[in-house]
Amino acid sequence: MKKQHVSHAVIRRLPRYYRRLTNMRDAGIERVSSTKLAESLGLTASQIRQDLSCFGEFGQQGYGYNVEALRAEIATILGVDRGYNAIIMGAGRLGQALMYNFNFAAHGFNLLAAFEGDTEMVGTEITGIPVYHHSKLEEFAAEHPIHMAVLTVPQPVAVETADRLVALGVKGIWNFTHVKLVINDPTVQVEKIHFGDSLLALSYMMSEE
Amino acid sequence: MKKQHVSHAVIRRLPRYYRRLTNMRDAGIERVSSTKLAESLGLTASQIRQDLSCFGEFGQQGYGYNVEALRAEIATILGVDRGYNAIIMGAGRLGQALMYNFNFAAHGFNLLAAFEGDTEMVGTEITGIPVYHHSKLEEFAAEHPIHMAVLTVPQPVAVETADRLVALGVKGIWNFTHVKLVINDPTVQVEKIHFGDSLLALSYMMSEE
DNA sequence: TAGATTGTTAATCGATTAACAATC
DNA sequence: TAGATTGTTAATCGATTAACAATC
Repeated sequence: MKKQHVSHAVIRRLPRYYRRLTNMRDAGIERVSSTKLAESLGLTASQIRQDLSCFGEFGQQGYGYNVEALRAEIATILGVDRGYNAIIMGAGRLGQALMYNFNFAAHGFNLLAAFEGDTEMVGTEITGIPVYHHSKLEEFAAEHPIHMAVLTVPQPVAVETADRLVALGVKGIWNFTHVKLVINDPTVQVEKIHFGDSLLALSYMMSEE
Repeated sequence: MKKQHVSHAVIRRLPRYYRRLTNMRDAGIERVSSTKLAESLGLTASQIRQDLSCFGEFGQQGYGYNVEALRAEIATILGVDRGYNAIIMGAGRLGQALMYNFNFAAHGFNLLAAFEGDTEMVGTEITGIPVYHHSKLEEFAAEHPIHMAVLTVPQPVAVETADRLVALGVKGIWNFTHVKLVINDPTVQVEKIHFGDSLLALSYMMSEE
């Protein structure tokens, strides 16, 4: 599907474009030029046109872009319309916080279930999502294809949990633990949220001059 | 304190250097060359030496770097040793998850208190940190200097909470809400954790080819 | 001393910006 | 048609990598 190599920098900007276009659409805006979009994102129009040209031609001279159409194109590029299934490994505080506050559906993921250790959460539902004992993972996976897993387990079991997920054929791991995962399978993508690095960058900015 | 302009890319790598050096120190490693450090981080030795040269000369020809000394230098650069005080605004699930799972002290911040709306958490302690009603914020700030605030309040009150924090002279906001904060004061730094953008980048990587 | 490794300068590479012909 | 704005090519800028004299 990719026409050429797409740089990391471009990939990190696509979600921002998508988010802004969604806002615009929801605000009833029909068309937007690269100049307008750039202004609202603090970028240059050139950069946006250059970025989009990695994937095709979505605009029209003299008009600009149709907001809804461009949004849909970027959704496809990002894979938002692929109907990926997701599970949460570890329904502790962080896992629960995501279940309550994060809109998986709005990002294209169907959250099917959560898996937990020996706590009273097992057997209940959180925001309508069933919580199973983690020993039921393989059984569950046999009946539902799992594309992505959110890793919010305690540090000590992070690696073994990731290994189980990879064995089940999961294609993406959203890693909230502070454990570095070494995955042999190159088709498995890992995206890490590293709170510590983020806070240290803030600390640096606060300390400047 | 800054010798020259330091690029965003460098700033984002510094926390990784710090983290790796901390690991090495804890493993009892005394010295490391730029080549070894680069290998363990998947970077080039040139890049590490170039990055460090933004801040000074910390190595020794023929020897490399003393792990503990370099770690201490980077700690200073990052501001980890400044003794910043922090509070958490919003002790909901996400705020609590941070209190239980994130080691503020290890990143140089003293977590003093959390502030919450009308819930049963108010008046209790979580992991030894007192939880006050959010109306007590100004009173608390009058007695304790607050350098940084973690913003984990519900979306609707994110902006007004940020405004109150800025008015109190907070120098950094760690923003976990999905609300874009527009801060007039240029001395206030905002670092955003954007779950959605992260997940969409993962989705893209899962969808490639 | 000989080997190792730094800090820095120069070369390369890649990403961003500018310019503009094409055209809606 | 005239004005606007695209997609793309060329120019610029900045970041990464390579090379090496200095020196521990």
